[in-house]
Amino acid sequence: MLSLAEENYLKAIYHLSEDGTKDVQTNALADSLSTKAASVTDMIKKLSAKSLISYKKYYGVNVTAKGKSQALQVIRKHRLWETFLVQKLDFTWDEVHEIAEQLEHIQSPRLIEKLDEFLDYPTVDPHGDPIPNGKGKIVIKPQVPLDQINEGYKGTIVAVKDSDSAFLKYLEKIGAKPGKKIQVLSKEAYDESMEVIVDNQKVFISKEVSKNILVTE
Amino acid sequence: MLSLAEENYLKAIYHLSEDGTKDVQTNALADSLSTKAASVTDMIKKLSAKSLISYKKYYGVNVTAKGKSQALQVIRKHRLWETFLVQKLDFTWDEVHEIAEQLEHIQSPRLIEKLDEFLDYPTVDPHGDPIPNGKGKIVIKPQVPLDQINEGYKGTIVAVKDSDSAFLKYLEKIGAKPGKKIQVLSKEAYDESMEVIVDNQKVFISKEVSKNILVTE
DNA sequence: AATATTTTTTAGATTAACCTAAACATTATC
DNA sequence: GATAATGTTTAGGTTAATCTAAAAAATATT
Repeated sequence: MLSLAEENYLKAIYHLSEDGTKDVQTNALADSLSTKAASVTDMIKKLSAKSLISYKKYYGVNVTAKGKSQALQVIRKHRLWETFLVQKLDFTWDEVHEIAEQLEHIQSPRLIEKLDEFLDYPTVDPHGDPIPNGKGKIVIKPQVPLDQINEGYKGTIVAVKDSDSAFLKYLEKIGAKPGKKIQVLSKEAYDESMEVIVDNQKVFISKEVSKNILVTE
Repeated sequence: MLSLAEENYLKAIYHLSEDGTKDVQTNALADSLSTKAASVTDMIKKLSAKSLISYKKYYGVNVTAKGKSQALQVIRKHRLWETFLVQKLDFTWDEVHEIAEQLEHIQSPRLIEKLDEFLDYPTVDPHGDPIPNGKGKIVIKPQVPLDQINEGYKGTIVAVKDSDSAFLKYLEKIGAKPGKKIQVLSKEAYDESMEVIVDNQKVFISKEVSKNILVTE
């Protein structure tokens, strides 16, 4: 079983490597984990000895298949807990990260199964990030910006481009969260504004908004 | 902020001292925490330096007011999480302890407030043990064995004497859990058996059973 | 290509939480 | 009340995860 520090390193490596596609530098890891380069070197030797990462001196690290699978389990737990905090305990999106950073290290496979069931097997977290399944597989649904969708569409909000906090508040107000069902009733050819049903309520949204909402195909 | 080990020591001292009423020996603590007496001595010096416990060499330790309050916060979290696991995630009574041992160390006052609200402010955990409130106060409701109750009574199950697993299974079957409402419809003078409504269902229970169910006055 | 800069590693310390073995206190027994 | 038995503390050591400072390797600059 991995220690808390090992889990955090593995997760950071996985994220910084952009899902395992490129090698991660020692300094980048040190920054990301708010620690020093020397500490990173120590730990990557340890993870390398456990075959969780591949490491070539002076040339950075990356996760092995084994390490990736472990990282994805931690990410799965993190995202399930975030979903729980927002959907069941009424936290807002921005409050949940730090609490989930702690909860993701709880060791109990049964707890995660039960939590998954309780949340009705969500595929994305409150930010729209995909939740890996129990086998560590990420099912990435094709995402289409809502402004490219036509009248008559029925689907689900998958993610939002959540850079601006005013935009997030607006989405919150109209109930447009990832996971929510959405229908396009009509689309105005002139300004590409739309009438949609989201969260069981009719709303008009401008193209400005619709292009930042990503939905299923 | 206390470390995980410090929290566990404090909790163990609080429990072994029977809520702070008697001093705790070094060896008793070592046994309870599955560690060695020498390690205990190290840690109690540390906790003593932080004024969380009072310690006199060779004569054991006990919690100070400050230490007791911290211990009760951990116990509060433990019992709220156990309640969550049983009520919301459908775990059984015997499965939750170890998971709650981990969850009790999550640091986030807001999380605990929200969890408390989500569970509708329970006063007892699934075992019937009282849940300290946010200020660390334990509201101990007067508990009366059900066999001493008369016809016409309406109240709530507070706790059960849960030594025997077959007994627990029986209680599970009839829905007689701490927190559940209970009514006494009739009592047979001959064998002191009762007809009660519990969990919205009529059941007959023997004195053997009723004396092991504790209810509010 | 030589030198400067940046990045990474190594060497050696530190801290928390644990350990074993030995020394020391307290309590029980004769 | 001396001695044996039990319980506790001290002394010194270990491990995981950090750190600083110095050495070494890779990369950038002139």
